[in-house]
Amino acid sequence: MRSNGRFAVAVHVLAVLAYQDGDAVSSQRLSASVNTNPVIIRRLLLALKRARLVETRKGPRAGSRLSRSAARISLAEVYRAVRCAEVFGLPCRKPNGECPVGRRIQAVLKPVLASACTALERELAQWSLAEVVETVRKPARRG
Amino acid sequence: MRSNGRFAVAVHVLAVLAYQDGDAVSSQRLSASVNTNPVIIRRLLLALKRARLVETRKGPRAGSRLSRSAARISLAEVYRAVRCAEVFGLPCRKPNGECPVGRRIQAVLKPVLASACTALERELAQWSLAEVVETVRKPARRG
DNA sequence: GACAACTGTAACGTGATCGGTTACATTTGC
DNA sequence: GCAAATGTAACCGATCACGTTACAGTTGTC
Repeated sequence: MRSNGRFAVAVHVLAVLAYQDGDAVSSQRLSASVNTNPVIIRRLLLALKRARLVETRKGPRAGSRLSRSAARISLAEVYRAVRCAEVFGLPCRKPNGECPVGRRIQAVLKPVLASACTALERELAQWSLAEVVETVRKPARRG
Repeated sequence: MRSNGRFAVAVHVLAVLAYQDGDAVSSQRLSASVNTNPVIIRRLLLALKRARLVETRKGPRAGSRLSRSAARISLAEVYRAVRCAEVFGLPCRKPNGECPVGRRIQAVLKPVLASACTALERELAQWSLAEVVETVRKPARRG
């Protein structure tokens, strides 16, 4: 599995927006904080817009802002907004139906993988964006 | 994030070994059940061997078998054996240290991501290989 | 001891994906 | 009208996983 920084960047971007509390931030400034290209940020913002986490205005002095309070945005929502696929997938080729294990393994595995994904999101749901920003502001909280 | 069937294939392979209960199975036969190439299976078996989940003998009539009872192998162990990287990674480029958020976001995020990974493994730890094989044998258990 | 079966491993191709970059049409505040 | 910003397409390059072929080494069987 390729290690993926997409989720971390998404939280980073949202944290900057929360930090500015209401002021619109351009993709240019966001990309400067993340240290990447504005287009990368805009592509990410598209996903966050689709999930109704941010709003974007065009034109000069415009940019993006949170569409609701940071306290009401959980990291699970962020994760769902930007993940491209589930953590676990089934292999593309179907197993051999002649084999008693191959014939049934995927059906057996499916609920197991689903429960693992659910556990992951349940954990992320414990954290709000506001808590992240608060910890950024003053180190060493919530041990 | 690229959806990855490696974990599912690993469980599949181990399930076949558990199904044979003691008989050594060649990578040829395993690959026939998974419907892939023997070399893919052998590479996977290397990871499972490193994790002390299987043992392998060379020569004719040889192959691999479980190194302990299927009841004592949890899916969390399988996951740890074959994952290449953590579910979440940090982006390769470091954020901008001039930005108050960029300067601290990664340190704040790190324990959050770690707790999510832990939750994932804790869920997988609930399942043993023996339960998987049992469900393969007789459908519709453990609703 | 020869043979055949099997593993371990290297080498290489390939297709998919992702981050990055440039470019440009479009929107909009001033 | 102008300048600033987004939305989006096109393309490149690196990386990675899977697949395939090939071959040396190991070992049970005759």
